[in-house]
Amino acid sequence: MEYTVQKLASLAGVSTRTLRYYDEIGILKPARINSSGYRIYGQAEVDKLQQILFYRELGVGLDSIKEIVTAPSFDGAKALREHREKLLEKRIQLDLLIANVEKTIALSEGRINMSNKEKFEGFKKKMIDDNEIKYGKEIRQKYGNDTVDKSNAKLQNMTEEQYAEVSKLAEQVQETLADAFKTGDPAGELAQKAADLHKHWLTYYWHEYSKEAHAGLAQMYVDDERFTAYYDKEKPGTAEFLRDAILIYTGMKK
Amino acid sequence: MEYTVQKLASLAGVSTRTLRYYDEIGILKPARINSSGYRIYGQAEVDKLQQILFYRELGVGLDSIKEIVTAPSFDGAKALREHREKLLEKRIQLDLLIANVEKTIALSEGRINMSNKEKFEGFKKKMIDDNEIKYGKEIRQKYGNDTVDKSNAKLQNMTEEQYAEVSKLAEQVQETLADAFKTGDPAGELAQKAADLHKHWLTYYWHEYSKEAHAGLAQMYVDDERFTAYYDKEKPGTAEFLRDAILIYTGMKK
DNA sequence: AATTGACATTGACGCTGCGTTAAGGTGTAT
DNA sequence: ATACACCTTAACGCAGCGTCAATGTCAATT
Repeated sequence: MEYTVQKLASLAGVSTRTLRYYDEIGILKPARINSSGYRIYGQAEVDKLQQILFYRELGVGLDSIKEIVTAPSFDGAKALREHREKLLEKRIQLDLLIANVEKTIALSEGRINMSNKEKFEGFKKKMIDDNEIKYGKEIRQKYGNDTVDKSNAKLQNMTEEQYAEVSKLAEQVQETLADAFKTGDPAGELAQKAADLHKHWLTYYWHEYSKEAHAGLAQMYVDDERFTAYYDKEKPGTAEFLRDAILIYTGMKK
Repeated sequence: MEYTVQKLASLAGVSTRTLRYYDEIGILKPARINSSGYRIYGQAEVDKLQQILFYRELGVGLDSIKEIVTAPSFDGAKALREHREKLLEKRIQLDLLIANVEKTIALSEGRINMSNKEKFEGFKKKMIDDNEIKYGKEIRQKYGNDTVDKSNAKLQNMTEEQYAEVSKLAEQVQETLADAFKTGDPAGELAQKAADLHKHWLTYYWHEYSKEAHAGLAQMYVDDERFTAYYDKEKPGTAEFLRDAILIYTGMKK
């Protein structure tokens, strides 16, 4: 049996364009070209195409497929195992994504009367929270995976009410910090109150509190531009001020 | 606070190229352009970028994000719900993929001494099996979901030994069918034996056998090019012959 | 013999979300 | 004056084809 492009295409359930493309990239060349320049495929090409489509359905890239089908000695099983690893990782990512989307949906449904502005404020806050979590990744080296894992678990389980509380706390930190900044004294009463509020805010994310970690985070606020910009957006120098207040609060600096 | 591209980029953790691209597609335009043509962003743009990145992390496409962030009245929650549906479907697909890959790995590991040719023969057979399953999808309308679901479950649980058996059975069907075709008599002994073997082969895929379904599948072999081509590849007319034999075997035609 | 309609061919652009040169202007410190 | 960091636009490249466009071929009908 011999097939023209369209015959083979309809047989295999692909488009003729796909066959031309496979010819182009050298993954499946026709058995011969007839006098009019038509591509003519034979049984061997049908079989090969079936292999190709098989791997394609598994999500293997065409370049990898090429290696598999053009070199019969190639270790297909090994390629598949590697491919499986990729798929599993992809699934974990996907699950995280879904969880985040659902959390967001739940949040937005719970406060149906929120203005758009408030909504976006919420999102913005969440971004900052995410940054805190990212920081968590960097703290893993210092304080171990356990701390961070528990932090994330805690965040996952946060209810809507708790979310409102933590948002409020964050605002209080900002306000108190702004007032304290005016005094210019990181050891002063207001600054220490800000540091204390910041600690309470932190406990929403961290499973257990330690002075060292708190002080480390404070230093991070100064070292990492992303945080510096966030705290400095009203008054430059605020991040540094907060760090000093926290260092004093935690007794790392007197 | 005002930001140039790089300031904003490092603040938000994206590349300057990304910012220029967002400007280009109109998703995030700078607050103003200075006398030298530099892009200058303000606080409002920082906030907007944070929204954009938030949605981006959720895997939402930039065009959808554009609708969300440029039209503040847009129903973001609805968009998210739709997005969630897509993600869930994606996950189902991914799970199917993983299952298939693992099945294939198990198969190839079980028969380490298989030549490559045999291996690929196995894959080819599997393709046909897949087609049977696809056909199953079409049969759902006729015989209900239950039949097909059980069929798939059965296939999932097929052991390596069973796989070998079913492969052997498929070969026997082919051989007997080829011999029977020579006699030209679909009611003859050989043709009826082929139909019987075909029935046994089928029971590996279908949870319960019915004459009607068997006859329906036989008709499908003639109606669907993919199957026709498979059975006709040696001798054209074989698919039709098999259908007739099965119709007689099942008593749907005398 | 000419027309029609279904098939075939080779280009070549488009899609997503940027990464990555390339070629050049600007700002600031030395 | 020179160096060096930072800015600009323009353009190609990536995967895997979909989708025209312009043109040639085959078989059947007029």
